[in-house]
Amino acid sequence: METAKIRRGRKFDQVLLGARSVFLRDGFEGASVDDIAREARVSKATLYSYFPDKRLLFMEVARSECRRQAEAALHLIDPGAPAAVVLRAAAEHIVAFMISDFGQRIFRICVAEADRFPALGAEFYQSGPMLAREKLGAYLRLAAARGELAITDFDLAADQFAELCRANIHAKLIFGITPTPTGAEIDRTITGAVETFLARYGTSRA
Amino acid sequence: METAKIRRGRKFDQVLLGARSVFLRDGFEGASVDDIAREARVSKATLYSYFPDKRLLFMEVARSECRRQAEAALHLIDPGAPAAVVLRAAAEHIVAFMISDFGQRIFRICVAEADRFPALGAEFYQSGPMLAREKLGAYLRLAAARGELAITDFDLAADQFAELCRANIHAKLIFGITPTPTGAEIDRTITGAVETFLARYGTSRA
DNA sequence: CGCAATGTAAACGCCCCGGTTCAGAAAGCG
DNA sequence: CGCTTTCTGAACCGGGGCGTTTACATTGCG
Repeated sequence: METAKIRRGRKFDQVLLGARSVFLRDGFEGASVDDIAREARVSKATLYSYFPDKRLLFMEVARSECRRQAEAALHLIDPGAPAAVVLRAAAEHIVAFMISDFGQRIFRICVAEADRFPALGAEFYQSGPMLAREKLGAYLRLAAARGELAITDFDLAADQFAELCRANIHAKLIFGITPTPTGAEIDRTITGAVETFLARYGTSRA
Repeated sequence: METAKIRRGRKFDQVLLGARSVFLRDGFEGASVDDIAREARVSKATLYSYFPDKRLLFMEVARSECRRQAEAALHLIDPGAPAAVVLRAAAEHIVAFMISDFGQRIFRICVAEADRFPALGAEFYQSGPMLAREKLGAYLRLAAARGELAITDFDLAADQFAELCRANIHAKLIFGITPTPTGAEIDRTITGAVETFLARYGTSRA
């Protein structure tokens, strides 16, 4: 089921690259195929010789972006480190992605098109929030076994932490209230998330 | 600055109603003016005699929806009640809006169009998340003065609570992973949010 | 070199959409 | 009733977008 119905050719990657940048800039409806072809320095005929239509091209871009993102977030947790350290590192990673231009754009597009492209929403969720929850959940289980944390519902705990990392930042950003938050604001959010999480789930021997 | 440049007429409300339903169903780009006119049982000429263009019609719909929402959420907090009670009530309200069909649609549209319509993002944020934060923050200050809570950063605390209410629900919903969550899932999230919040900010005399 | 595969440029057909126009119907009001 | 305001329906315009085609250039490989 990988890339059925998609012919490859010399300039395949060019097309994907160009499509990536235009879709991210303009969204699915907003992007025009002519724009993509121009951006990719490729003729429209070539583009259509690879992809049968705009939707499939879009899905292919989204898929590859989700994979990229998933792989990047894979080597981040040191299972032996204390919770306060791991949580802070995780929070920094989450926030960094969240406030990045790319993170915002992909989020916007996925939210907007999730109903027209059910597969897109699923792919993004699995390679983003869900993956994060699993990785963090695995660590939480270790730390709990160690007696460092006291958790019964690991899935909920991991999700709560991820949500706490968005406090005071994400909504303002996504609705265009403020530009990129300052380092101080970020630190305030991250510190607050870690403290609140540990207040709930930490044991004395942190 | 209310409704400048907008003529009224006999069927003004019809148009607004029809526009509301079509925009909510199809988004801004997806909605066609012909569709709206048909839905509103009004000729396109009439529609254009009220609103100079599609954008202004859209903004007017969004504005009125935001106002509606803001007013609905106004009479909810009993300042004298204990934190556990007030928090649970607030959480229930937040979750109810979040999982409602209307809440999801308006969220999707605002996220998608916030960069093309800066005013829309602002309006939604102010009459939604920001209003909630202010109302909840006001209560938190009271409860803290009473000694029931121990908070230094009230804005952050209020935001954290709102975010906690989304754990395990919002992402799955917005990306189309699950349909409406069950009552049990909702309760799990709400209970978890209240408990975590109180673990961090509650004093012994809760 | 010669030949097949691959890519190009531009035009074309088709459809949909936002917005305008106009002759005429309907509604409201004295 | 008669007059004005409001509404109608359908045609129309200009523009843009998706996807196709065609006649031609380039690449690459045996």
